[in-house]
Amino acid sequence: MSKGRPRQFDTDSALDEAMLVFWRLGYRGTSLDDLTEAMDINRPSLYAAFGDKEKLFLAAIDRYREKHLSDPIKKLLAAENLQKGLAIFFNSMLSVILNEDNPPGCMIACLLSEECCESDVIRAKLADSINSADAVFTLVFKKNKDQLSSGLSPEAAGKLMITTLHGISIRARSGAVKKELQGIAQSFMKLVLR
Amino acid sequence: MSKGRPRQFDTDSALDEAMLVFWRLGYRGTSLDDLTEAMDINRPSLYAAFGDKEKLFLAAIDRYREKHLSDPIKKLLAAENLQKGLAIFFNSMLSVILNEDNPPGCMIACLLSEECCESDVIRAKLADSINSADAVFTLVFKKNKDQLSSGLSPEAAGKLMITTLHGISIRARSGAVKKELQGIAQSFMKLVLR
DNA sequence: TCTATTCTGTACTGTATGGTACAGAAATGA
DNA sequence: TCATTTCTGTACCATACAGTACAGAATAGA
Repeated sequence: MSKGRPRQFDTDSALDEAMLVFWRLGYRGTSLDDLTEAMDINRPSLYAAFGDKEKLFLAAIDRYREKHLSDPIKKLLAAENLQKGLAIFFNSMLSVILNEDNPPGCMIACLLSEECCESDVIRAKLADSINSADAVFTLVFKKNKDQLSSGLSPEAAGKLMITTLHGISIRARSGAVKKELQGIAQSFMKLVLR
Repeated sequence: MSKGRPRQFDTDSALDEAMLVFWRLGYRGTSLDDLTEAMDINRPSLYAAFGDKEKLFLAAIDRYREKHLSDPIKKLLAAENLQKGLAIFFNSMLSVILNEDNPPGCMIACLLSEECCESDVIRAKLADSINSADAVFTLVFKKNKDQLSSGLSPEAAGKLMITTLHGISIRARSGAVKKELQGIAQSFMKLVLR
């Protein structure tokens, strides 16, 4: 164990709490009091462990991607065909988006429209997230081109897929229930699959 | 002319300026200093003319709908067929969303994900906007059911249309250029039209 | 001109904001 | 036991926030 008084909180679970607050309130909408209360630590501890509000925010985004996005993507890539892959992906994303323990909507999608006028670092971070999401689906549609609706390139289908997901996320944010969002996802799948 | 000192600013153009600020920064993100500076009036004048920040915000949303949404919808309804109607609608919405004089994205879509945790009045106002948008497109697809891709009800197509528009709006917010957004709109039209 | 009315500009209220100084608490190694 | 190091809690800083009191300016009607 390193010298000095040991940290009396778990950094990872504190980061989880911070992620939830930013997810619910956005970057600007979250105050340090919101954070310290949720994380159950005081300000100097927060600053010592995470730097400042912006660094904590960036870490929270990474945490979100690793905790809530990587699993649906893995399932998507492991599915035996495109139809099943998309269904599983939408299903697990809807679980994230509508889980009562989480704020509604996809954190990335929410923050994208909220924080576009914030610092360049934050905008770049969010743009990076959207680009890598596009890339994942372009790849998936490229691998399953025969199952794709005719007249659509894998790139176009990938972008449309992510666009639909973002739209679903906004609708969740406005209070839509699971059945409505499932319906939208199914409509999209009907159209995009051959 | 009514008794007393006349107002030394134009209420409508002041509201236009307020709309632009809320569009760019959201409700919570906008300060009264932001507003009074953009509207070029001082606080007591703002409060006398518009009530308070929340009332001004609700008025700004109405202003947005009437100034930027009613025209694309009129063009959509007047088009001779679904294909042309959708193309004209997307085109005029993209002009709004990407106009350099405006903040990026659709104001309603942006605010929906930003202000979901704000007051009930605001959430209700935004939910109302999304519902009436759904209704317009359900009607359009109902009237042109023969041109709709098979296997999709007018309601489902309407919801998917608005969902796609919201997704496009988020992408605009993150800095996407016109060509990319046009491509997404075209992909959607390819799929949704018979 | 005088009074009633309405708007404007300044200057203020109390509260919340992001960030930090500093003293003391809890661990380590000698 | 004692010095060193690291973390914690309180109390603070300057600034920004939404909203308002109040005095004075500009109009209408008499």
